[in-house]
Amino acid sequence: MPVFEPLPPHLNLPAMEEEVLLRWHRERVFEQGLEQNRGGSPFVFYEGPPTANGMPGVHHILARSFKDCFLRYQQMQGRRVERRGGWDTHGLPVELEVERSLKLRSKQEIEEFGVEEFNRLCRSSVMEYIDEWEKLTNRIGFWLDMEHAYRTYDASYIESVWWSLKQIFDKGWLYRGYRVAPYCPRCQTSLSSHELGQPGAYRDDTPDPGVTIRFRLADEPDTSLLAWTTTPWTLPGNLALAVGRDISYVKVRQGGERLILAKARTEVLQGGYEVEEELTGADLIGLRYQRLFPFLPFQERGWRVLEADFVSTEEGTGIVHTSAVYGADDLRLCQEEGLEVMHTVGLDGRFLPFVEPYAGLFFKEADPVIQEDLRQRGLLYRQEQVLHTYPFCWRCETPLLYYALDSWFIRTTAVKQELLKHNSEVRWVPSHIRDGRMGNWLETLQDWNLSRARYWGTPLPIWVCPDCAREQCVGSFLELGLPEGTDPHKPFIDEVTLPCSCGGVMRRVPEVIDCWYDSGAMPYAQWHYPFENQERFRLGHPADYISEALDQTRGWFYTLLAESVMLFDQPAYRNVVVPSLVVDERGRKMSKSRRNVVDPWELLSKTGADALRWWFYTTVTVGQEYRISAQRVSESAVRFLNVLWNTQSFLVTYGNLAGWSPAGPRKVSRNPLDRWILARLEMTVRGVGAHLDSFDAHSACRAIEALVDDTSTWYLRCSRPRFRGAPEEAAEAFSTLWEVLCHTALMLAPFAPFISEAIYSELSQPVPGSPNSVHLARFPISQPERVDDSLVSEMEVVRHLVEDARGQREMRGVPNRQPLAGAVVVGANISQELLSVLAAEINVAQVSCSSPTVSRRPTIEIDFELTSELRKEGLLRAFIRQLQNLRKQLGLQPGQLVDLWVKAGSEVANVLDHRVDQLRSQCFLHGVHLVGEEDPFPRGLSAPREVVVQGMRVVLCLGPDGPDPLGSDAATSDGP
RNA sequence: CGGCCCGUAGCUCAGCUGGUUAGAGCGGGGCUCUUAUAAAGCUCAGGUCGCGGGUUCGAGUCCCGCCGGGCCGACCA
Repeated sequence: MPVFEPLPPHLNLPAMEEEVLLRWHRERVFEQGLEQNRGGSPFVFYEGPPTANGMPGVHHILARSFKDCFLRYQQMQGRRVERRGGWDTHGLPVELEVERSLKLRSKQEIEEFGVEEFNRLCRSSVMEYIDEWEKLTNRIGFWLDMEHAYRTYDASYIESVWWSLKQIFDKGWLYRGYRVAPYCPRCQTSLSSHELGQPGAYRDDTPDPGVTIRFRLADEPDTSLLAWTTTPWTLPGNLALAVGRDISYVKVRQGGERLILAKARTEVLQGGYEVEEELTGADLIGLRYQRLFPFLPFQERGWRVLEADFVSTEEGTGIVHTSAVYGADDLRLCQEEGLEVMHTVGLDGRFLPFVEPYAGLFFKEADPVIQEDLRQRGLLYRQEQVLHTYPFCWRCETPLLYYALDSWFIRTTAVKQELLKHNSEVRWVPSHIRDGRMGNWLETLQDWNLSRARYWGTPLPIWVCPDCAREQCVGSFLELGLPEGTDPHKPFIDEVTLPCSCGGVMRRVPEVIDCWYDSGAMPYAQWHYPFENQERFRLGHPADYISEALDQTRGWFYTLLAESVMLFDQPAYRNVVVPSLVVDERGRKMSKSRRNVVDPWELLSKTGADALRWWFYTTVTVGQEYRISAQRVSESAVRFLNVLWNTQSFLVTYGNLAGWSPAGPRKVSRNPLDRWILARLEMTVRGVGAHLDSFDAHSACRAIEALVDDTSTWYLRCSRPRFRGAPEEAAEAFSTLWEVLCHTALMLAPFAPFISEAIYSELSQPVPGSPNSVHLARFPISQPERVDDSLVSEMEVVRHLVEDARGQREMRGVPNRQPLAGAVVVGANISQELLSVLAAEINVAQVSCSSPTVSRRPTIEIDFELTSELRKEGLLRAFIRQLQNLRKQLGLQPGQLVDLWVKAGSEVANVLDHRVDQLRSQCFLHGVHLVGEEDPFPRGLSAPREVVVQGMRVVLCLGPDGPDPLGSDAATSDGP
């Protein structure tokens, strides 16, 4: 029985992986690993919860690949690595899916449908694709405990979130404010700035009208102030105009009228004009003008020119139309002026009834109507179309408007310095994100718009007394006296009242909270902290490691940090790896409409998970885009995984043939090739460990690639004769190769969990006491005795010299198989043992070093003179090559003995006759028969093959006609 | 407008704290080696390392400016 199980001739990665998966499942390897390290020091990982109401894509595999490799590595270092999964379950995305399936169009319709049932459907739909997620997670080898996953809709989770909000409330950081925020009129809720940071929220080249309007001066109707806007629908709400005090303005005459605008913006004037007067902003401040529309109630201080610091002359006219409630600057300015502000557009995005001509019109639809109206009244000075960036709702794609309304905010600006400080303690990979994208975001931080006027979410736990307006933030279910098992969601929670100290009845505010707050709460809420698991949380915070794609900078990375800083004055994570985005082959974003979305299952079935993972780790440095295609992924697999597998296949095939087993005693080899590859192995072990310690998967994988390349293309190539040499010598070579492959598999385990498992399990299986999975083994430790820097650098020189020699042979037209007498190395001092490696590789009998002078670029001088002995030697090599080629073509296996019949001229025959023993052993021949030129070949042989050896014609025939024909089917079947 | 990343051979990308004649893979031409390899190796077709300055004995590598691509913010009245 062979020591190693023979391998299939060609590697089928997906099939191999499926087998490994079955074994892991059968033997509960994941659970064993956790069990085994129970006593180890924890390495804390947080899983960023995905929303499982959509199919997972390749970009999810990217993030999961990076999560997995460092966790596997740490586990192999003996750390206790718990990997609790989690699901993000609340929020607009979920509601939207349900609304679509129910064909509901507005909040009103949802309320008519019934919030209780609506939320029940949200709860069930959010787990719709959970199977897909679990299947994919499993298939790519990402080990995650999904059985005990946390869910943000669990009552215990919500209670922890309430607790945290109360902490924040008590510190005075949770407040209600009348603020302008991006607002979705379809979802009828405002959005936070990090929601606007979601991909696709801002769209370039959105067409909008750009209109320049005449505002006639109250006391001088022939003179108009010109103001520009891209939102005509805000004009009925105009309350003021704003100018900059130090900006230069001009009054120009054009036809019968006078126009006032910034001096720097006269380019907007149409037709000829004459400057009548130069003014400054200060001259304009306080001027009254005729209002455009009569809808807003009159107020004494309204419709005047105000001073503002935000006016620029980049575009428009240098005079800014101000509508109070549809711009952040506008609102601030009007409130400072003590103006009464009022909406002209309702929460549904439609004009309110008192704005009579437009009542009921959707704000965007009113744009052309209003323009027409103004045109007819002679107030529209200029009309054009502008293309600019405009925000849309990140889920329902409705154009947003900036809208002032009451919202609840978290005063994140109060802890800005702490956020910056704790962020600076985090190791970001790539490092530039820390001070770049993330740092920059924190510098320009706004207060967090927390409340959402929606249904499916964590209810905002604030109760208000209608009588005395007292606000109370509730931090636990106990405070409400909720019975065990009560669903804390809407609508039930809205029924719960609290007695106020003034005697009134407090009711909860109607809002739920931003679901991003939920996910940021996972470090404590997943454990129902502080109600339970206090110790567990304390030991598990901050996380040692998290990883998500780049789009989470302002998402989860931020909410984790913000909550952790506000609640615990700590960062939430110590190390964060941020892979960039996956794009298509041509560098474009993937989108359904473009039909360039790569299907993860299709990819996995073609190339397998290891290939995809490996490609993610190696193709670019983390932080660069991943331009993916099936072809690119499989190229990387062929280049690396296949070569590795072939090396493994070599060991298995020849090890079995030689009857070698790793179970026996292994002694330290003195052979230079063995010492060299072990030194390279040691270098790699050190390098890979160091890279992984600093969360650099890319460099770690590149180092492994280099080792595998050296093993296959140099170590194995040069060592080939030794594997077939004397048993003692072969054992050394097998031992070394075995050692290198085992360690390679161990280093590879975090990255390519399947192939490393296949290789390691097979190789270690004959050795009693080996772990039964590579993932239960320890990561290789450094073995300093293997270091040999001078050998490694000397080998480097030797390899260059070999290249040099091959180049020279090529130029001279002397094939490498022609043995030559000698060569001399110039400019390098090569040890005797490596000189023999060199000699063998370039096929010369002897190599020496000419002088001890060491030059930067050593060369080799070859003696190209051919003696008759060398010629004969070359002839034999050429003959053997043709013979082996024939064997391969006939499908004969190495080791399979056959007889050889040859027709050849006297020169060839003579050489064969003298070297028949070498021929027989090297080519697995039983007998060698020379056949006369005119004689026939015996029957039952392979078809005669005519070949040319050094210009001479030779006919070969192989057959089983020896006394002991071993398994010669292949040969006979081809016979005449 | 601001921040960050990228711009290296036909294509995809490496090039650490500045140091010899700038690398790999794929594709193409030529050759070689070989029963582990639907392989591999060598070699050729010669990349002003986006452009322009500067620091330095020395810069793809550091600094400044510009151009181009991408991402993210701000503005978008």
